[in-house]
Amino acid sequence: MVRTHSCNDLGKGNVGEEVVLMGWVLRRRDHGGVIFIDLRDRWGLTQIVFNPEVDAEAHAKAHQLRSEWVLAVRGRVAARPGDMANPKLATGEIEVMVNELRILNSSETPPFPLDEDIEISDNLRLQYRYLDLRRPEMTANMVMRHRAVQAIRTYLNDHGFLDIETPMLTRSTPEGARDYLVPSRVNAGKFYALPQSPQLFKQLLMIAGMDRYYQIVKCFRDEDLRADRQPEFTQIDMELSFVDEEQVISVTEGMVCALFRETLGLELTPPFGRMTYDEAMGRYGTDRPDTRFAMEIVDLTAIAATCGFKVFREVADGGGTVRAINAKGCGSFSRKDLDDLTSFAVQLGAKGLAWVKMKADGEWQSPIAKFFTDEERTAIAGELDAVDGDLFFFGADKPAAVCQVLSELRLELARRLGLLKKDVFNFTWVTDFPLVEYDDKEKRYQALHHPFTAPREEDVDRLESDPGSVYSRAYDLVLNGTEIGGGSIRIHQRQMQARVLQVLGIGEDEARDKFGFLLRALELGAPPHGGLAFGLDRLMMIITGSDSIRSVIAFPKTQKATCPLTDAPAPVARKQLTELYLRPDWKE
RNA sequence: GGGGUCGUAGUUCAGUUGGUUAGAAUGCCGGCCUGUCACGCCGGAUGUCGCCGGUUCGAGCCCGGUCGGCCCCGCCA
Repeated sequence: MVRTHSCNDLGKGNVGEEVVLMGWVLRRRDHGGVIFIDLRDRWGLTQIVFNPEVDAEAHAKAHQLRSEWVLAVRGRVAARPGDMANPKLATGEIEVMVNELRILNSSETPPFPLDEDIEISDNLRLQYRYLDLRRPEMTANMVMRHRAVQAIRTYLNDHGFLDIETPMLTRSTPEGARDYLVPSRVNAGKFYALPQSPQLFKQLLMIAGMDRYYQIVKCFRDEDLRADRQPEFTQIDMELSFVDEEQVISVTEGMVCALFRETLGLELTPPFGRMTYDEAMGRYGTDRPDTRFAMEIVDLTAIAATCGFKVFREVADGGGTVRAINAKGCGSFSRKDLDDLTSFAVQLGAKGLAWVKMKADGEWQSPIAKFFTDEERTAIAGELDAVDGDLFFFGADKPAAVCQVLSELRLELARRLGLLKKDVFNFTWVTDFPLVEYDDKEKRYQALHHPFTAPREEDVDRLESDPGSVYSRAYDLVLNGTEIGGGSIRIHQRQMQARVLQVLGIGEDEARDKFGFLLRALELGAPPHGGLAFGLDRLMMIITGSDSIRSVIAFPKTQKATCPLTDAPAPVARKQLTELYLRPDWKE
């Protein structure tokens, strides 16, 4: 038997045709006489009917069919009689009257139902991922991901990009995330690292004159997992020669538009909004602002500096900052709501969470109301644009701490108020990042983006004297509060790269040792270049409206970075270790 | 490394103040059923209450530890 149609193909126009379908038994409805089976494949569902008057042999055989058995059926397409059409199915107007049944495989009872919309534990789903992926929602996610990748490839191919592969076995470089290491059998005691990203190779491809490169490529970072983070993940990696920020942004916007057109059928309207890093931190307390809702952060340090509330005044006097957000209309929050939000803030490192319920006539209901004069209250309410029924929260600490608490609080409030709409897609470019930031623990400057990001030309003079004041030519694309892509114009001159590495505490000798190949390449005619990388998994998570990156990855890892299906990672034979010159010093 | 939360039938869950024989739905098995589409009706079987230890006359329930899933902080240039 040769399959003629998928389980989503047939409609009224096919009535009378003899067809062959293949697929899995989703449900059976055995009436003793007539038997109905919902046959499922990747594309959809078709009802197939076994009627003893049509074919007694097929009908007799069909009694034994069970969930997930694999079938081939030949039959005639029939319009469903009377008002029996099922409007919930694409193929609901027809059914296939089977005259030949072949059982291609039987199946044990599946460990979890595939036809119900119930939550199954992740462990079980991942252990039987091949069953989980048969569920239509999961299949749809895989299809959507495929379409996204195709749209991206088509767009980039049409814009002069070359898809070039880069090594998976490469060398470990300092900075950045923890590497996954691969021991070398041929070179005793030496290790490859799996790439955290193809960053240096794509720069070398620009130096090689490839001009425009892209790759949809796995990257590896050995760090702890989150709902939106896996140790192996996929980047849409791209790099362009002879461009500045505007050209990278413009090409990228075109790609994102093509992507949303081909996946969700949405027409986005470039250019996307832009915001500097400083503005994002000031208004939203984070470099990845969710602009689907307002509730912006307001700086009240000036008022706090002279107020009667000792906690605020001391923070303001000590170089800290006092800021607040106004949760519009949340004056009805209960004591428990406020307690929950306070412990939420404390978990993030806040010492407490001052709140004020705004009443009629400018009255404050608040534990700290007594510390403020009428004038101060009026001034604060004015800054917060507060009216009767509003609720505001204060953060008083060092700027970074206040930003973290208020930005997370802002998101938590939005969650509670249902402001995080999944069918709204707000893009924002965040630009003008600082080049470096000082790490108090390590007592040195660290690159905010990565060490190959070009400093802004007008700031270069201060590179050595005041590194913290230098801005970079980096840009991030933020979608609904998630950083989905980031990149920069790179350093393409040997001297400048050495200077930046120096600022990062990497001297000439160490630089030559670790990045010598790049520095050498920069001496041999490196063109100006820049690019960016997208997190494909996170992008798909947003496009599909998923709560976890695992929903858009066929075979993801658990939070402990294991795979319940293959049971990886697993021990290996001692011989394998000795071949690799590895000597375990743990007890077996 | 730390915090939170969950773990009971194949699955999703309930299980009172610690009390005698641990339930429901669904699934599964058997029977009946020729127009269902989450088919229906009748009957039946199904438990290492994650694991180890402790308290107690008695533990699914209380305590300690441990393993695992998920969420978060740290970490993720």
